[in-house]
Amino acid sequence: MKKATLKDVIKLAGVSLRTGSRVINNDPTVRPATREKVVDAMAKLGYTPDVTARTLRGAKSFMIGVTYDNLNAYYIRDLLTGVLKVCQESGYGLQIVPCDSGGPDVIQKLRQNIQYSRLAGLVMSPPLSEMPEITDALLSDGTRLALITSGPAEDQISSPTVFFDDFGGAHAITSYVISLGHRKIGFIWGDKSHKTSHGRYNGYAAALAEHNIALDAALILEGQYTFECGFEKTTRMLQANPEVTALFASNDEMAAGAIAAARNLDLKVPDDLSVAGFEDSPFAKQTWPHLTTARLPTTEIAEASAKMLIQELRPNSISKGRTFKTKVIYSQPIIRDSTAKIAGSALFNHRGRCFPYS
Amino acid sequence: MKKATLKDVIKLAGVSLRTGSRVINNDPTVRPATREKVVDAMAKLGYTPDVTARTLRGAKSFMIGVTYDNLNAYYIRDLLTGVLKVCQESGYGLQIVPCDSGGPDVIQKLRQNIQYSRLAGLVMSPPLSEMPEITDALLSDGTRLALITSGPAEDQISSPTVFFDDFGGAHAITSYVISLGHRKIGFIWGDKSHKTSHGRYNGYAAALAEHNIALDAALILEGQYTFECGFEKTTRMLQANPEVTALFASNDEMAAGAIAAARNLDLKVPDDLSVAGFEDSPFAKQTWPHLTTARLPTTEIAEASAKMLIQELRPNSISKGRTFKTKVIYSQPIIRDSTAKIAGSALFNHRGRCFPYS
DNA sequence: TCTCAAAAAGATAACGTTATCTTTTTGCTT
DNA sequence: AAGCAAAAAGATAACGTTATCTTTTTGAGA
Repeated sequence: MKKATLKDVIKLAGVSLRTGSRVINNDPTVRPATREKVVDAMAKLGYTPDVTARTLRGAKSFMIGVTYDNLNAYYIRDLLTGVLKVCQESGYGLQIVPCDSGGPDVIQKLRQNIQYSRLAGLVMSPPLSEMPEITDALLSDGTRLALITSGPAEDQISSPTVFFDDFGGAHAITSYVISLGHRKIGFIWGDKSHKTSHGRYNGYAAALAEHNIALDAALILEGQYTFECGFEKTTRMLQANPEVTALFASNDEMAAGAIAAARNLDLKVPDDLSVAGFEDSPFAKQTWPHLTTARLPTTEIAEASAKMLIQELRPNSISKGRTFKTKVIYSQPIIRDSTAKIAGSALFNHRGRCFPYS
Repeated sequence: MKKATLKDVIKLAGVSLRTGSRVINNDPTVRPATREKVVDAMAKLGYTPDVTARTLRGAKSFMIGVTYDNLNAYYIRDLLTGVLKVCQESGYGLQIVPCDSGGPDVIQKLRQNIQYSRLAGLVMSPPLSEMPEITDALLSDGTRLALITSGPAEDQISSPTVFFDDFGGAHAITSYVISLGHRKIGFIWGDKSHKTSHGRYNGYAAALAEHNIALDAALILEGQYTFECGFEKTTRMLQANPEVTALFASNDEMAAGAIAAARNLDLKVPDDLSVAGFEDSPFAKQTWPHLTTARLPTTEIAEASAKMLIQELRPNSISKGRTFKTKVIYSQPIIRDSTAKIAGSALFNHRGRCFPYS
């Protein structure tokens, strides 16, 4: 049986095409009695409006896109889960817009994809959301965006934005580690080209400063957000700086690598070395002991941004020079067993094995 | 500047609308000289055909969907990567079709999503691809599918299919472990409701049978494809069956859990216990030692299936009662350090600590 | 009951392509 | 050079909606 169209519906309901359209679009000028006739006919025929036709003729579109340029599988999964949930609730389709943020003509390709599929808007995650040359180009085409980016919240924003609190989370975790008695606390950077990494570093540095602990360049290594990097940098740091008693890795994956490295050097976590991560990704529960970390609720962040985007898409929200919605998602510290009170004094630390090893 | 349409192009090229359309669709009846005029005009105006209009009027659609109902983040990532690559190459858009295979009206929802966005076809991964009630329903609507499913290849298939070789991989890995001298080899099932899990179990069982090793029900535990499950089941198995010297977990995530469990019980991997996984996912390199496993190239599988789908979409490929393309992707064993020759005899195994521990 | 503005509903064109059908052009044969 | 089939190109309607503009209906006030 062929799919029912609006024409079939109006014939059955005995109204005009335009009125049928009004019902679809919840136009308040339709009288309840008329609306009911149409709705009944729709139900009887199993009618669903055709998005393609609506998009072609109308000013609106019913599909949004999501871009990511991030290899973190858990991040991608949670991002998609959150955005997808909102799309389902609000009747939008979700298209994946591939993007290589370092590629030669990112902007051109994004533009093409957006125009090609008539995407109404785009949810953009870091690092793309942090590249003004890209966001500005898309905005000037009239594409609506919702950005996900590392805080702190800024005043000058071009689009509705969800900020997540790298600084606060890193500060809380570092403070906690300090409270356990640690003073020699190593830090491993995530990718320095991501804004996120700087927030995390700044939180670490601020917490140290508040406790009058000097930054020690030897304990701060640059890196990437990968397990392998966490393993490698931790190995290097522990070999060069045996006085380190705690380590803050910029994400859980690196922290998992750090734990593996510590074990490889015959150090016990947390007895000999406390390790903390960031994100509370599944990695945090796949290490032994489980990771102390700061939770970054990716799905929730994704949901919030998708909601903002769809809100932004409502016809009456078009206006120049206005301010945009923002939301800050805070990062909650989660204490697990990869961190512990420092063993013995700074002089008799784990390398001395004074206690409880004899 | 407003987007150029085909009308603008034909005006500039001095041809009819129909001819412009022919050029877009690579119609061979257009003379080279004419085609060139049109192509030049298109280039000059920066023209891109409007998919929405093409879809509305034409029989074709330019968007495919991908469904998954799988929580494995690496799997999702690799699946999307593969499908996305093919989509980019062939000018198709990619939409994510959410699906909860256990939900109340999966079929209804899938149908709705497909019709809603006029998807030309769908790449379906397990477990959805293995549910005939779902695939048949979609096929009877005229939706084209490409299936990804666990082998062995079958004759009676309803759609182009990529089979991956669970049996072969599991057989190879188990045989390898046997070749190392192990006889008491534990097995932890993945989700029994997935066809995949049975292939892996059958490979394990077949290899044991070939070496005249009897199946021991005590060494075979049911489970789920998760780290936590791998940890838990391994703990249980090792406590109840100290004679086990090797363990084959149904995927790498479980194997990683198994290694954690072994370490937790003060067993060294691979000296006291050999552990093998399946998939060669990133988990395999995030354990210490790295996992011996069987590689399942998800991205490659996804690419192959997306290619099949798009091939299937070509107008001339419509015909009833025909046979479909299939492809088998074999699983390649990868030997790393989580497996080793059995230490000592079966009597003096690790629990006796006869060697090299005294 | 009549008037008239506001509310409700209708008629029709339009979105940017492709499908169908028709006409013109091409180039081969005689 | 005429005839003719095949190839190439054109004219026009159609896809299923929404936008614009117009007409009809409603009901409050005089």
